[in-house]
Amino acid sequence: MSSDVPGFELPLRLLLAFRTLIDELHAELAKQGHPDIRPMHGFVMQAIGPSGTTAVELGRLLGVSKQAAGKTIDTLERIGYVERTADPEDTRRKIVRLTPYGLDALTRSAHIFDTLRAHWATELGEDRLRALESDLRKMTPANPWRLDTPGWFGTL
Amino acid sequence: MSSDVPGFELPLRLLLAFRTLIDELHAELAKQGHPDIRPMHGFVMQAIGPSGTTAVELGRLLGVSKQAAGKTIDTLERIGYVERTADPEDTRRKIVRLTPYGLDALTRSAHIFDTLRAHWATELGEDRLRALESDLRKMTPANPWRLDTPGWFGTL
DNA sequence: TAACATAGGCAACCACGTTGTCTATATAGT
DNA sequence: ACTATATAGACAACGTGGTTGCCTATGTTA
Repeated sequence: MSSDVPGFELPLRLLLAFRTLIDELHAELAKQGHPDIRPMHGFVMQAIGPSGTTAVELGRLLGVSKQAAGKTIDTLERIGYVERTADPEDTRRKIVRLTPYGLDALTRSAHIFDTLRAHWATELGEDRLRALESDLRKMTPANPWRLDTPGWFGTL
Repeated sequence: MSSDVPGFELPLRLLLAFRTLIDELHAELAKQGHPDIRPMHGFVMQAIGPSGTTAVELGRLLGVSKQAAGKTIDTLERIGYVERTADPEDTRRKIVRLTPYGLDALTRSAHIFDTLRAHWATELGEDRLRALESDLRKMTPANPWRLDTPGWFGTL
């Protein structure tokens, strides 16, 4: 404990940094034709992926109930980011797929994140940024997926 | 853009690191007699502070409506972390104060955060950790307060 | 073929946010 | 001093996203 840095600053800065990046992402997404998308939607669409999923699968992946996943899919469907299609091999299932519009949001997000990272690299230096990422990797679970992000902050 | 690191990893790791710390905090708080406290409550109680506030003031500080602040105070009051007392100088106002139990949660939180930071220091080295904190400080707004954290994830 | 498991959807509920409105009390202006 | 305005707190109605419980339809297995 030979440090004079209070421990609460670290989580605060981590959250603030995350927020900053996400806010910048969505400001830019809004400019690029995606004004209605919300942070959670990005996570969910990432989880859906280009090949699609089902509500149950999505719920498992995100760590929420299938009903919650279903509701989120409802919302994304309403604003045109995903669509439900029948599964010919199992008529119970409905495959949730990204629409071209949804896919566009995803590819733009990836590009914007790259740009934001590049901005950090010019501010901090590529080596410092790599060190930062490496340190965070060391202190967080190996597999980033199965981060049951949606609702985590709300429910707890 | 001479990096092979995809940009989306950075925000993901930041969030994951935050989550990890908060989860560890609350696991430890639960062991120390605070099983019902939730992440948001910690932020709110931190904002209330040892000297107390009012609902309006708290709402302004947290960036939410006074009604939302009032509801949160209701919850914290119900589980015994704060109490409302009359303000003798302005009978409209009700001062929200931390109870001894609430104050206990706050001091324990501070101590646990210090311990968690010390753990990071042994894993990464104090110098690397300081560099990480410094870099995050550089990339985030100067004043950590007025992070309107509660509900940010939910509403967006 | 009967029994069980699974997918999706519906209802009721909870937590937390919003806006609008109402009452009570301060405070400022004439 | 009295009226007008501003502020604090509470209440209601609503939106969103989470939960659990239950129901129906369809696969799967004994």
